[in-house]
Amino acid sequence: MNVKVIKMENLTIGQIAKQAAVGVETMRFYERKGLIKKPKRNVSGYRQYPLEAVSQIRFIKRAQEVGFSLAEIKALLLLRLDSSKKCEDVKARALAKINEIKGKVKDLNRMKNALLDLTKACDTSSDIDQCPILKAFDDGL
Amino acid sequence: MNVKVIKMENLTIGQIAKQAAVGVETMRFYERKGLIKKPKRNVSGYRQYPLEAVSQIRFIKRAQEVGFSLAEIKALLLLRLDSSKKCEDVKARALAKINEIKGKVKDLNRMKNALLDLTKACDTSSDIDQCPILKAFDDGL
DNA sequence: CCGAACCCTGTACATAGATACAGGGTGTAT
DNA sequence: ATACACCCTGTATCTATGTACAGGGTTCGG
Repeated sequence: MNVKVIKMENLTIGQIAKQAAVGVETMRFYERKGLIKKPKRNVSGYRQYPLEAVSQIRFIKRAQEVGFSLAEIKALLLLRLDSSKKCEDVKARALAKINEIKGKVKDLNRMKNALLDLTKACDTSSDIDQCPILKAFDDGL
Repeated sequence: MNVKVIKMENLTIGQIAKQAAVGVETMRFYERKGLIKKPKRNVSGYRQYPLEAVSQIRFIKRAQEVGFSLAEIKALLLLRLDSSKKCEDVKARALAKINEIKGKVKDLNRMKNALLDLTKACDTSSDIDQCPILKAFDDGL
């Protein structure tokens, strides 16, 4: 019967983890954190996942790649479950994240430019107690 | 002999911390981490610092501001104590840090651009189950 | 039927950089 | 002399994102 074929979707944590390219510990960690639903268990207590679990893990990983934290990803997943929410709500979070990233880039560029200025002043053959970089840290930038 | 008179300011940890704008716990933390030398103690065990301790803490804070970790700062401080080292050695670390920062900026910009693309595709009034951003996380970017 | 390879829970460890007690002792101003 | 701010050590806690056991039970291949 077909029913049985469909039931092949009772995948173990290891099978899901492998497909999603994460460790089994990571899966259990996400479950504890509420990022993935608690799966049903077989008679001996093993977790049984449907195939969609792979996509759910991948969702998390992809959202992480663009800079969302697990807490933010959890919020996105909850948003999705609330049918009163609009795409707008997701977009707002994406825009906020873009601004956050811009701020980080600005900070990093400020640091980079400060370092560049210091290296320009640096005469490589000087003794270390004359080093303008270390002096700058002593005296204020 | 004047040598002795020079600077025997005996400042408490709280006085140094205040001048350097850090908490006393932070000072003790830096001491444990080997970033500042263990100060002498008075009869009742209180730490006694010379005034230079303020500059030493500020050095750490300024180096942090341009992106050095405490471990890296410790290495810089050790460099300085080794008279066989040249300014070149410091410069090399600064250049390496600049490259590290460039890499981070690149990553952040990649994330930002990915998010920008997603938000462009987003029709704010759509229902959440049509959201192209969430779909992208489902399907791969 | 045995051992390997899985699975379970619960807890500890790891990174970095602090910050916060708990439970004492000290220094000082009124 | 007492209140209060400061100091001490040692340990625990925090954030974030996992990773690594320890000490079991289960399933599968041969």
